[in-house]
Amino acid sequence: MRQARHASTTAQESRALLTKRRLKVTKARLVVLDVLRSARRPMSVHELLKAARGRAGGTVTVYRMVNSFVARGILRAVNLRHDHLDYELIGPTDHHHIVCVKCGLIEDFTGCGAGRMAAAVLKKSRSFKLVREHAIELFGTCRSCAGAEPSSKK
Amino acid sequence: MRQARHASTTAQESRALLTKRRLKVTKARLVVLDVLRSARRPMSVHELLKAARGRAGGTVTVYRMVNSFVARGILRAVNLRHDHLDYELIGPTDHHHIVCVKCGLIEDFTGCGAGRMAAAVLKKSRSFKLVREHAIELFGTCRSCAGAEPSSKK
DNA sequence: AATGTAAATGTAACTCATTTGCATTTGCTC
DNA sequence: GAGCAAATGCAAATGAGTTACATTTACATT
Ligand SMILES: [Mn+2]
Ligand SMILES: [Mn+2]
Ligand SMILES: [Zn+2]
Ligand SMILES: [Zn+2]
Repeated sequence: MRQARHASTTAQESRALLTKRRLKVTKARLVVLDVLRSARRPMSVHELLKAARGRAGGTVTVYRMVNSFVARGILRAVNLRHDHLDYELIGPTDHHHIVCVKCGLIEDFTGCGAGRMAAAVLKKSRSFKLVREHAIELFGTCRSCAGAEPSSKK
Repeated sequence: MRQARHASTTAQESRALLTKRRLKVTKARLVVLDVLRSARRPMSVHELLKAARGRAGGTVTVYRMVNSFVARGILRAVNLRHDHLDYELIGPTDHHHIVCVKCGLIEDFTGCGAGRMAAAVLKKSRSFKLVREHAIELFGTCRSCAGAEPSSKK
């Protein structure tokens, strides 16, 4: 809120993010956080490794990293029907994802109405007392992939 | 629609389910379908094997089974944040699941409002054209587990 | 700035879910 | 009942993710 968004502001944010949770600041961790920040989309461990070009440490290190980050609320794990989990930074704006099943394009969206949904479910359910989290993903086709379609007539 | 729901009605339904998709009717397949029908909840491959007590064939067979069933629209794979997929029969009533993160209790719910949600997302999105599917799961605590809680004050 | 300690890392080995190759059996069509 | 593709069983392979353990590093304390 004080300085302009120049230079290594994000590095400072990452430092803060880590120290706040009492995690040590290491080169590898800063790189992974930076990769995620600039990618602006959920990434798998292997995508992180590739994007970091060796600067993120080894495979095991990145696995340990994402696990501890998820445990401490820095990252969220999302299931986009790939055969693995993808990870993204938890930001101030909660959101979900819509995925193109043809090309893999991912877009965020907000306004899922989960509050209403949870309330309705709890009202009807005899067994459940509380909803803590929700997972919502949409799967469809993007404009370019829909164009290249055989023919979804009707 | 003609006979009452006695005896082996479900076996007939399973036979129909299979032959309609040009899948051969085997003992193992009938057993798996029956297990799922009576369990009324999503089950993992290993739960299926256990519940079937040897009558479902070997592990590999059940894996192949659920894969072909999912491919042909007999089963749906659901992700309940276990470390594997669970499978459930696709019925006439589309629904989602709410899971107790303490004890694993699973309950179905309907009325997720995904139609509205999809419409809203498509209206806002520049990239997406069509929504085909959606995954929604709620995670919370059931009454008995909420009771045994340390103290969720406030 | 040197030191101590717990946390983080690297390497290799391991676990566990799921898949694949191949030989054998079985359901179904004619 | 014969013939053939589909289904099965078994063993081996694959691949994601974890664990053990020795080594290094961050960082608090002096
Ligand atoms: Mn996102
Ligand atoms: Mn269900
Ligand atoms: Zn696309
Ligand atoms: Zn419970």
